[in-house]
Amino acid sequence: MKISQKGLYAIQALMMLARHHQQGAIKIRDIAYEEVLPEKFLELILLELKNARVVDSARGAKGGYRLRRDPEDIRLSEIIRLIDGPLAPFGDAEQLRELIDRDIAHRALYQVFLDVRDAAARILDHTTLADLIVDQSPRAGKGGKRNKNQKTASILPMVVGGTKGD
Amino acid sequence: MKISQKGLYAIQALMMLARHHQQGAIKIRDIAYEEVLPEKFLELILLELKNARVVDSARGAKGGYRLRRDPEDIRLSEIIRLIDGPLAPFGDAEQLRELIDRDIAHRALYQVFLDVRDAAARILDHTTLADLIVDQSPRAGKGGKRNKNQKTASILPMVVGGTKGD
DNA sequence: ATAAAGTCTATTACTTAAATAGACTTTATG
DNA sequence: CATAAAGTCTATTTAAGTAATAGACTTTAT
Repeated sequence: MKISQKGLYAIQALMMLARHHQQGAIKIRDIAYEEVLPEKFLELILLELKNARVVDSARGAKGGYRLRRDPEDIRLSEIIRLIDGPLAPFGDAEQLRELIDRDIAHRALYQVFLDVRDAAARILDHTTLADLIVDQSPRAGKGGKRNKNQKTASILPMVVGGTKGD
Repeated sequence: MKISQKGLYAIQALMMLARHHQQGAIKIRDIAYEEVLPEKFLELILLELKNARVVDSARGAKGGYRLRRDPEDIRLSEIIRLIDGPLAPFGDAEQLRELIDRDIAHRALYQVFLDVRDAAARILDHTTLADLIVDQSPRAGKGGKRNKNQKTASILPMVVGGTKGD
């Protein structure tokens, strides 16, 4: 699975909508401005998210976009699959299972690919927009208030991270 | 991280060389035949693997390719990085760490990306060519002989695998 | 009526992926 | 020492994917 610029933009746009979830319709222009995204490109992305029923739109003056579901009900895996396709590093999970069944010589390899996709799926299925957003209001961070239901971002001791470049 | 056809071909070619590791130089043609790979394309891939010092070649009659190291010393992560780049789903690990440090608004998102790359790295760093190859000799599978040092392929109960398509 | 917004279709420029082709170089060996 | 067998190198092609940009069209609040 590779996340494209477009995929990143989609996630950023949805994070912005999640932050402003109480505030009714948000204009494309405002999303583009706040997240620093190319407006015309963002337009197409939002249309795609709309067709996938992740967001809703209102046309005309006072129009704009909003999330169709609460932030805690929109998973990162869903967005990534939508924009960038399967989570597997090669093919998709179904194909891989098929190959594991039929291609004896390469079975072990495809099983590793499937393990990688399962590991990614576990993480991305369990992460929602609500887990990602931080309060960006002016006096944020001063009080002890924590984001409701937010899993404190993992911050692993980078056990494997001995690898420098990647 | 996305594994391309080329990346898959590279891994397959190296698996073939691992299977024939005792047998001296192996011709491109034989690799291509046994693994069913486009010969001319494979040629370029092997050249790349050679420049990266993963394989060695001999020119002229009786020439061919061989692994430069034992199969248990060639990790899947190394091959994939070489052919398809960083394991991270976006950018590379170093970039992600930088972004986690500097981009407060998107810190949690980039941390998730880094978690995904770490999960992939853990799996791919621990899998070597020796783990992937199966004995393909005529009477293979009849005796109780197991592949020396082979981690029995994981075969997870696909906990997350509720997801059908991918 | 008008301005503000989303919608739709097309086009562009660029890059990458996946090969294919052919001439060139090296080496074993009869 | 000629020759055939092999790897090496450079170029080209074709197709697809990526990241936009442009502009006309439609809907809606006021």
